[in-house]
Amino acid sequence: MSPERSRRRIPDATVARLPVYLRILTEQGDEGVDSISSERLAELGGVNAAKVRKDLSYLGSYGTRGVGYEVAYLVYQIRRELGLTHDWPVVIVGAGNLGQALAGYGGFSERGFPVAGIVDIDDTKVGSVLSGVRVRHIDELPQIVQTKRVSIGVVATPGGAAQDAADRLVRAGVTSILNFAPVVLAVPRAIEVRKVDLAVELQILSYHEQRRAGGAIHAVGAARPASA
Amino acid sequence: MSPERSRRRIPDATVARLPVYLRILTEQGDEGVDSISSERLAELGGVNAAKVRKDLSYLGSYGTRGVGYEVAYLVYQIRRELGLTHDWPVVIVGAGNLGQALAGYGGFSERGFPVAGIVDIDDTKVGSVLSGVRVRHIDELPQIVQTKRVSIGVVATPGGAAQDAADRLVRAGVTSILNFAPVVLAVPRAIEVRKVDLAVELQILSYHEQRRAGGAIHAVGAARPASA
DNA sequence: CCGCCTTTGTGAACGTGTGCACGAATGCCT
DNA sequence: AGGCATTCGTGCACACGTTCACAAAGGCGG
Repeated sequence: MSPERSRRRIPDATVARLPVYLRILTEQGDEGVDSISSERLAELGGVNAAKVRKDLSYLGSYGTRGVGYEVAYLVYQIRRELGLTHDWPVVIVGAGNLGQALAGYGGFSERGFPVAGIVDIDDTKVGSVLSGVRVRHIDELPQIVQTKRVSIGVVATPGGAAQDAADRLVRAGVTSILNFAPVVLAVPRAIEVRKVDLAVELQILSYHEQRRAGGAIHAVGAARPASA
Repeated sequence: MSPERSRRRIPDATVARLPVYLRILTEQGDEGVDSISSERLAELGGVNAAKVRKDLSYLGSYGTRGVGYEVAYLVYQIRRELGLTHDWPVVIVGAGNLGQALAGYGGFSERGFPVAGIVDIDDTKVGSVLSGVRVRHIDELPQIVQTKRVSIGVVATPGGAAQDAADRLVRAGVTSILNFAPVVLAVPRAIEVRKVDLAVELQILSYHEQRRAGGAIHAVGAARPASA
């Protein structure tokens, strides 16, 4: 009844955690769990219980003191807040190694992000079929985006082609981009971009490994052999 | 000459950006650029110039006032700090869609993370060859980790098998894990884990799309038909 | 050799995120 | 019905990250 229904802004950090809660809650629901405490949810999610409660409080107050949260209702609320009440078709640009894997990864459509199409600029790749989706030419991008009402694009090209891919996606009308290419994309302010860079992740791990080794140049694993 | 050479702790946020700077600097170096200002580096990296300077200051003061940073030297310093002075072989667990794509993704070895091995629990997958790497049985994991001195493991299994994969990696002696499975891994405190979850990324984009649409349940793209 | 211009390095203010601690609400048991 | 145990919701303090703004440091031209 409050004037703002889902208008309150949710902190980025919370938005990033909601999908994790959602997955856990869905699993728990499937296992027959009806109600769950913030403590238990925190344990399963690897976070602090107070954080869970604060995160969930942004959705409104859907918990019952002394009891916990009703799993099914919480699932419903999180899905609603994340906009998962309907599917979001995605289009993949780049039918190389990664693009193929993404198209074949069942988890996408399963979680509400069906692959509406996959395109490539290379004519020799066009026409082949990957897990039921035919590769089309990149020039058909606008048509795919229009007819399938796609608003999320996935850039799965080599770095050199990524900016062009992004430009084409934006021109075609896509408003969110998931970028797997190791490139910082330049896009209009209104476009939401998220980046997944495997090399960066590995290099962060490398930093910690190097640090663990005591910062010495060589001497791998010298300090402590093992710790059970 | 200070007592701590590379012992000072670098903030997580900075560590996460250093790989980006490193890539840009390497590219610039290849293009013949000798010197670069924080301003330019910030522009290419899509960040604030002051942030760049503060980030680089954690490495020590390697800039020249009035001029900028010497690209080659900065590359060297960042590589040293990230532990990229030598290769870090990785082992991939799971030879499914994703594992195959990762093994075939040249960017790994190219950036100093050669694939030392790929293993799977499924006998029917064992023995097949993916981009020059033969799939071996997961029971051989300890041997691979030992002989190839692997300290980074990649979990590319379905969610249900991920915890077992992580347990095996840890037992085999791996100390860092890159997890692609949609599961929160339970590992000893000393193990460094980073997670890449495609579904989470898409759901975050979904949140912003939903919000963009005005929070309305239906009425997709009703508010503003298009812009430019 | 001196002054000017550029760019770094960093102190300080601000904003965001985290975690504790506790009041408030609720169900259950007697 | 009343008290008690439990768990939520949140104010507050602290840590972390970002950005501004400016003094310090260096190169360069005259």
